[in-house]
Amino acid sequence: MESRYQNIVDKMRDRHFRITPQRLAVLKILLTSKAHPSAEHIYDEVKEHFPTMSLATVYKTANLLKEMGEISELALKDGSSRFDGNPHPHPHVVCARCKAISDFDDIPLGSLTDEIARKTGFMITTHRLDFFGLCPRCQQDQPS
Amino acid sequence: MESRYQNIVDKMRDRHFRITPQRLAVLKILLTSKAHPSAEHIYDEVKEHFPTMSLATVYKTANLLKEMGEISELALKDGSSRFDGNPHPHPHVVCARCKAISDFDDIPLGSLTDEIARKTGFMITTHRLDFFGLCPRCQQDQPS
DNA sequence: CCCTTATGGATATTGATTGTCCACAACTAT
DNA sequence: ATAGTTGTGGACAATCAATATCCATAAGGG
Repeated sequence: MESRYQNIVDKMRDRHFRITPQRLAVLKILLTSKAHPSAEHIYDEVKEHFPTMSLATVYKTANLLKEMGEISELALKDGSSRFDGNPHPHPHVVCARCKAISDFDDIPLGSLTDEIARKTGFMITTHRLDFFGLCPRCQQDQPS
Repeated sequence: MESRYQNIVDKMRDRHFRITPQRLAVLKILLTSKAHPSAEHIYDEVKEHFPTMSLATVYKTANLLKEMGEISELALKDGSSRFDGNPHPHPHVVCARCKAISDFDDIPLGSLTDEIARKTGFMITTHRLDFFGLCPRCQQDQPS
């Protein structure tokens, strides 16, 4: 946990990216949260400590970390995105009503990937598996 | 094939949706194409027969058919969408370079869906499984 | 064939995300 | 430490696919 944080900071330094308080704040949230926060959500959290924080800075930092391969981005159907401190592909369960996103234990798709590569000729680099439905809370609430 | 087309037209009539040449043209393309066309692509095709065709009409028709459960929409990371005449969830293989999308034989995720529903408490209604990589053609072309 | 009403088409709008710009802060080397 | 360089934060404008809006008109029932 703390080691992962320190490891990423070191990589940033190695790449001659500047270690700024804003970036550290965004990084810490991404590594801590299990809620797959939106840029807006991260923005709100960081703003409490840095009132001048800009939404653009959140996006820039998140994209930087994504480019470094340290986080992943989950683009939703509506065009918005959620960020995930875990950069490795793994299944998600998405509530169609409240947009809550839960992780699920990694499911090995390696053999399936090989099969698809063989049958299609594609060079497969990654995948994405999402399940959609209603979370327990939204199943109880009155429909929409 | 022809029966599916006729079946959908009948359903439209039953629902008191009007059967217009524009809608039929969009529907025919969606049922015929295996290329998972974009709205823009459908627009270009229909425009050859109906020069006054509007992109908005393509979207309206596609959304209508999606609402009827007769087609599906594949939202891509960049915010654009592709449409699929097959409304049932099935894996896709997406080329990260040329954006070509190929179908793959249906892969049963039923037992996995059940397991996820049991462990998360979600009521799972659908899923999406995409593989990303490079198609055979783009593997040969010079990088970017 | 007429009447009612949904639809097509042109256009404006949306909303998440990104680009632009410059003052300023973060690293470097002395 | 300190000054010099250069990448970065923040405000704002711009982007782009997709959707909403509007009204004349065409589709289908009577």
